[in-house]
Amino acid sequence: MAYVTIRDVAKHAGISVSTVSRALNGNGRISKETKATVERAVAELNYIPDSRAQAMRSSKTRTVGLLVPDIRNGYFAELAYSIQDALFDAGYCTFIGTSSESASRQDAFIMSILAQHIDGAIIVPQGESSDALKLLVERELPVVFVDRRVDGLDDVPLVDSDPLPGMRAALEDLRAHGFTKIGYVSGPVHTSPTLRERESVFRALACEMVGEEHVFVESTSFDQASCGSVLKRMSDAGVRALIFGYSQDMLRAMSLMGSMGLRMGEDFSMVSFDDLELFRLASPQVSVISQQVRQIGCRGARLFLDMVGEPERGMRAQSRSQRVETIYVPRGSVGDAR
Amino acid sequence: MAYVTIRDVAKHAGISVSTVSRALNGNGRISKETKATVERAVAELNYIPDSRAQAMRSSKTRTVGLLVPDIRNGYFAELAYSIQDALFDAGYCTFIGTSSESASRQDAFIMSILAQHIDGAIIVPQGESSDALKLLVERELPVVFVDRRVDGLDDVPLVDSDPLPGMRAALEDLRAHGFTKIGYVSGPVHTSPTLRERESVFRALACEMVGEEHVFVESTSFDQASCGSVLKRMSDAGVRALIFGYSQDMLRAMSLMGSMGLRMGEDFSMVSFDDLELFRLASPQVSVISQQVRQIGCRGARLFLDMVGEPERGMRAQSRSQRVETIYVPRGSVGDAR
DNA sequence: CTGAAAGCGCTTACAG
DNA sequence: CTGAAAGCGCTTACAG
Repeated sequence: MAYVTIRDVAKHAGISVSTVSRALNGNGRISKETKATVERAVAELNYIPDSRAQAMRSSKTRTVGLLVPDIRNGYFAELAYSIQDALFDAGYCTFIGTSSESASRQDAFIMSILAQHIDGAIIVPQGESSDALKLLVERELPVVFVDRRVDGLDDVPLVDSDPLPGMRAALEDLRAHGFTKIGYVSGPVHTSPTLRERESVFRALACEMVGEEHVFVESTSFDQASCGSVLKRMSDAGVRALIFGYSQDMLRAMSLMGSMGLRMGEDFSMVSFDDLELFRLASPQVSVISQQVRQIGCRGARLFLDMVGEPERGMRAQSRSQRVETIYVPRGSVGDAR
Repeated sequence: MAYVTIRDVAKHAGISVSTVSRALNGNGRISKETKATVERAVAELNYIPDSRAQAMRSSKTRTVGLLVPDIRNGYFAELAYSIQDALFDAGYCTFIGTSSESASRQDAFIMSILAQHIDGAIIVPQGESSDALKLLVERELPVVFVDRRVDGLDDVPLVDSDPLPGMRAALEDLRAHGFTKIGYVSGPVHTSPTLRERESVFRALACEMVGEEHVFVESTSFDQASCGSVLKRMSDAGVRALIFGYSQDMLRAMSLMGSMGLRMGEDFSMVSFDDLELFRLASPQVSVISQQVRQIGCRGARLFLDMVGEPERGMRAQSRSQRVETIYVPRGSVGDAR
């Protein structure tokens, strides 16, 4: 007898199932004594209503799917945490899934939460669109994208961050430290509109500030192997100040520099996107363009809850979408140009 | 029409609901043509069976609750990832919740997954036992504890790690580098049997190896404020080699040392439990006693699946429980004693 | 104020 | 081989 049902409670209390239900939900009037009897029975049996059965009538499961690319990535962990936390406080249970940055994995997760009859979903999409993602969006379920956009699915409300304010402040800081040549490592841009936007924001601002001939961009994926050669090319071009659009690349660069005996803030001045814990613990601490991930998570959750509350308010996706400003946090990884 | 039902499919195909069900589940015999018709209708309508309704009959939801103390902690993120991954491959959807190291939060999560009629749960318990935890365990649902034990709930099968092998290797390494006095920072032991066990394993081995008078243990919680004083007391006692039983403390210590200009492997030789990504990216890299977290996660998931498969095999919890060996990974944070 | 009945979406004996 | 009926655990009009 793993689960106690409402019938068990009714039997135990010696009254009908419908009366128990009403006593529990406060619908219609019931006598005080009956109510007390029911409550006693519930407590004695440790009855917990089956929310699936409840859902079957109300067509609300109070369940939401949350898909993130990789929970092991500190940034997504933080994002998932803040979203899940906000939803839990609003009475929602969250199915968390990981796409492992693969479309098939993402699709499998979406299909399985759809089968669970989620009330809606919050998705940090991996790269491209996919069959299940389209399916999900075409249903009339509330869906919110967080952190990343998907080309071709522009009707989905989106909460992400605006790279501009942080980027501008970072560039100004580098210039204030005397750097006139600036390099940018943009990560795997082909998989991500977000990374593409950062790169183009960088280009525009940097060209304006130091002139096009002093701006260097490496748009290739910065894997462990090519890491050294990117640093070398930058160095050969006389670039000593770098901004990383993709924090995973920054981590690889730090690790490589450590093993080569190079120091941040001396050999290279460096700024990275994403305020990872790691960056605060590094020595020197890493200057970052912070996405204010908790804010993004909270706003994403709030937007979702709004949509669940009033699904057909007729607002256009664009007007629901929100951008959270990036902010620049200067720390020790930027030193003076020599 | 957010969700398509089996009735919609039946209507679309012009046959009865029961036949559709049978065609889909392959029970009983159905004609090839009927089957084809059904499959076409399913595809055209993008029908996905409501797993809650299915569950209502089978009393299996293929849903499991996974509770971790804090998903933002890299160790638990990795653990959650490997568990969730293994369960997903076995066809289970996972509700992930965070106890935020608080009993009330843990209880709220347990109650809500119980309402979802999970088939069972995998729990990384925060500290002490609690009402909901007991309730969960008393039900006949399969429950597995991972990584941490709970005093008083000894009948729950447990997958955790055995600190001894890694601890011994770490101590031998420190001795090989010429250290004769060894310090140990044990973290918030009062909240965790795991931390207590590590401490006592350390004491036993260290006393044996260097003699009781050269063994120093700080069992107090190592918060940011007291961090400096612990390092100072160790230093005053002439201790230059430290083992951290609780990786969060190690992080704090690293951060503090960074700001004081002290170097790992020179001013202090240090070893920490848990093989965090951060420790591999630090410079020098941190020697660790690794818990082999992926192994723990996989074994935990497998054990759970075994229990779901054959719930009453009558095995005692003790015989189901498993320990994964810790291993010592020497890196640059241990240098020669001067 | 309380109980019997219908129905949410499914599956599975039970007739045909 | 196919359909009508009952039932999983709940809630909510509908009678009394």
